[in-house]
Amino acid sequence: MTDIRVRFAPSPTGMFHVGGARSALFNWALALQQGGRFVLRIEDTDAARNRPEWTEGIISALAWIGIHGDSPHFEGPYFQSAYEALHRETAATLLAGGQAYHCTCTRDDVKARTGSDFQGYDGYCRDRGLSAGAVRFRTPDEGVTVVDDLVRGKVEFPNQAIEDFVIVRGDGSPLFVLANVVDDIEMRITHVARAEEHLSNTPKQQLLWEALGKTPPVWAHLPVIVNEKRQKLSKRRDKVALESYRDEGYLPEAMVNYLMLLGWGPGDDREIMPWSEMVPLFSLSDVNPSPAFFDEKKLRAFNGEYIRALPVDVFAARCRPWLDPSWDLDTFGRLAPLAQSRIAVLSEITAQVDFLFLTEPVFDQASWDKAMKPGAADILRGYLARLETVSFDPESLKTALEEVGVDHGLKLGKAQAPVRVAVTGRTVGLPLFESIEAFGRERTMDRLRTALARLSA
RNA sequence: GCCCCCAUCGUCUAGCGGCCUAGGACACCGCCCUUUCAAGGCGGCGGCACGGGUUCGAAUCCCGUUGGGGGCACCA
Repeated sequence: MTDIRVRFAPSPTGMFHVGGARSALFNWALALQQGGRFVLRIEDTDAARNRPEWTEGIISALAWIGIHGDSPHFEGPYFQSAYEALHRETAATLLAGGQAYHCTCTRDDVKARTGSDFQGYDGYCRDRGLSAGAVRFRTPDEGVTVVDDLVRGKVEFPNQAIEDFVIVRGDGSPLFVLANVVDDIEMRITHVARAEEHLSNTPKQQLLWEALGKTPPVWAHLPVIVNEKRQKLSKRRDKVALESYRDEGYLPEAMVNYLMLLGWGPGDDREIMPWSEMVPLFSLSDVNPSPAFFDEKKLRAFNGEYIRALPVDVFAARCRPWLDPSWDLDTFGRLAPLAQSRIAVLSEITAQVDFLFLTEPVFDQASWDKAMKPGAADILRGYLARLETVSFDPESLKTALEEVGVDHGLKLGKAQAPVRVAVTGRTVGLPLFESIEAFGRERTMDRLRTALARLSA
């Protein structure tokens, strides 16, 4: 185990964001590749806001994509900082060294002096020598702070534009910036890779690291994931919960594969690639700095590929959560291989095979109207008659329908339509004759009679 | 208002000064296969935002413009 320690810190909210998942995956790949540790920290200086079910959601979502405590490379999760006393000591040290000072200004005071909501702090208390109040970090007046970022290169921030920011509240409690830096130092964090939206705050953190005499971690600010309008994915507008993709029947391996390709690629023309092959190829410095659109269509295509690549029995087993418990698994198993190439997400399996298990037929109205044209009844009657005696295998069932078609001057493509709708209720679906075989002679004949009755009604 | 980031087909990307007549994937369109629908095979459409430089040579380097995005709490 090397001493690479990458910190991942999702915000504790109700759902785990796909952007967070992508970020976690990049961190995870880095940790595994370097033989170091992935440190999961879900902490909040205000522990009361941190709801257990939320953090559990994050843990289980991470586990779904393969990031979990069973690995020796996984450390945590930490829910609460172990260094609270140190936060205060550190502030005191900074105060004593003149790198920070007390301040009693309120936001309104500052606004009254600067006349703006966005002017930052004006330094009013800098040299007042106060001994109580909030604590502000004294940022340099000139020069630049250079954030050396693996994805973006050297990013320069004029120190003049960095305000003296608060690190301890008036009541003595430390703010997140301070706590975060102190914890990172204590936990010997070496790499911090997170979303680009944090880039603007990075110089503040780096200034703190330097003021504390430490070498800042390796930074990497990943591009944000955007919607079709090129805005950062939002929980309110966009479908961003990783859990919802899981519940729809996306395979975690497909999700992982797709997410890794958002902003990074293996370099050659291969896209579909298992995680184990990606890890050794991964590099944060190869990450594309521009924002990426989360394209669900492409995710679906990937998922379809992964579904098709599954051994049939594994596919059938993976469908289980979407099948009604009352359904007969043997019957399902017979048609599963035919369904496998026809669905892109597991939840779609229901619509493929439900007709097998319905006691009363359900006809899709649009399908019915399309297939039950004049002459359909003749086909149904003709096929019904042959079903009495035909050998019940797909080949014979097909030949029988072909013959009925010939009697009425129809090719199989036309003749099968009314039969398909009568049996399955829909105009599209699994191969007909295998479906009929699995359905059984009696029930098939029943369906044809029902359709016939409905036609003459 | 201030600071920062970004810019190759519709989308994700390859490209890191000549291998580019800009490659792949998804999407879309067509054809083949075919009992419907898929899957599969073949083919097509489609892009370096703009303007200046640097260079023998620029998608690649520099500057500017335009356009997008993000951040500016005694939140995390």
